Amino acid sequence: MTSTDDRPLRRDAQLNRDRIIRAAQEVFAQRGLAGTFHNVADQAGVGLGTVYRRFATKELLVEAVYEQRLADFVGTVEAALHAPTGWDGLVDVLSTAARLHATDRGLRDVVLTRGHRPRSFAAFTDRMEPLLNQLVDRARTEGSLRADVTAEDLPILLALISEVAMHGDPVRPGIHARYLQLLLDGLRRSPTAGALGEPLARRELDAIADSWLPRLDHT
Amino acid sequence: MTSTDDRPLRRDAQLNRDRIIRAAQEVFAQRGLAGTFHNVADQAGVGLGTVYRRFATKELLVEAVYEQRLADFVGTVEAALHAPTGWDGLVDVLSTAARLHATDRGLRDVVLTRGHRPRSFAAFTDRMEPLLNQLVDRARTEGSLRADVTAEDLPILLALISEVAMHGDPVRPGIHARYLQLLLDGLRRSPTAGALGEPLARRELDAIADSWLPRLDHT
DNA sequence: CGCTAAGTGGACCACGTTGATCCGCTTAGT
DNA sequence: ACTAAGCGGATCAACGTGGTCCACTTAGCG
Repeated sequence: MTSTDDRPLRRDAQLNRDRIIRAAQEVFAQRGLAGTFHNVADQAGVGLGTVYRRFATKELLVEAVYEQRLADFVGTVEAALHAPTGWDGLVDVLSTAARLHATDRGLRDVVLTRGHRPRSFAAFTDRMEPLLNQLVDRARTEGSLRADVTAEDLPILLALISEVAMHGDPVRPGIHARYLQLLLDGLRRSPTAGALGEPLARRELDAIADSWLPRLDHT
Repeated sequence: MTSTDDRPLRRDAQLNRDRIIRAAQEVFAQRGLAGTFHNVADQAGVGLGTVYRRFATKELLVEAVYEQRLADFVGTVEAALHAPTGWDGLVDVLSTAARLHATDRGLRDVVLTRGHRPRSFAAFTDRMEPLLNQLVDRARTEGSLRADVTAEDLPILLALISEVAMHGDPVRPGIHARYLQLLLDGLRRSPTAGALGEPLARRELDAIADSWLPRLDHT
């Protein structure tokens, strides 16, 4: 029903639109998706009304900001599937994700959110899921990854690391890598490792992520 | 300067005071120290004014609620120093803390806070610090704990686990133990472990904890 | 009892934040 | 030079928060 009027924007309007997106990138990077339209308008040096006119809902703005970045990340994961060993691939993905989350808090919110979100992001999750499963399977089969870890653990681990990154990296840049390494060493197969118990089901993971991250829909 | 009037409370006042403390326990357990006086008053079934009269500041209320619990926890850590092995002691402390944090979010806030807080809690930290150092030293010396981990890592690890507990345990009770186990396996000395880099300094840890947890002082 | 200091409740105030709209003015571009 | 498109930001409503105040109630002493 939303008649998408595709007439090209006036030159000045297009200019402002770009400024808004760039501003939103910075705002979301610092404050996460909790950043407000006010923040964005200020950062862009543009009126609040202008932001609302260009992006009627936050979803639309978030989508515009992160569409490309998400696609890039899928590329990273795909590339990791062709790493020399499965373990290398897993480390690649976790490190890259950690580094990205450390510098862009909004990206973390977008990547880890499971509930309602823009159409285009659902596609991202759909593409991601089989890739992560392959990644985990490969590393497990080759014997480097402990057998009782599943793909459902990855989002939780990422959430943890990005938590460290969020609070720790401003104090000591890169400190999140310390705790990522600790986790990686815990993920490696080892004779001394303790039992982990029943892994999380998809449904449970979704519920947890849902309570962990800020909701994009509200009103 | 605060003339502490020690006249005993009237019977009904004392009763309400107890009700308030019990209510605050529940409120803080669920919502962390971010719980408000309004919340507490409602939960206690008592007027807002009554809460304010009995506890002029949040600090006083928090202190009344957690003084005993903190002392108990110090006891746990002391006991852990006499565990069969240093590793067992470390596991005891981390598991116990994780379990407590999982059921009381306010306790987590209190334990992990480093900045301004009630006098009596500063004493807690002071007693705690040497104990944790001993605990880590012992486990490291006996060769079970990897050499590049320090006592400053423990609060960060606890913060991580309690993060999982906060969001995960309501969905799957006890799920935090899964990720604690993963971390523990990462903490064990192992030939395949990767380098951790420079450990956190006390000052850095304090700064991180400060940004991580809700401030108790504000206004 | 009866009296009064102590205690009580919750309406109320001040304030900050957030989402969202509206409309008088400006300007791009034909 | 004219008009549709665009602009800004004051403004509104809703909400949550910390905190005070004061008319009413009651414990418990003499």
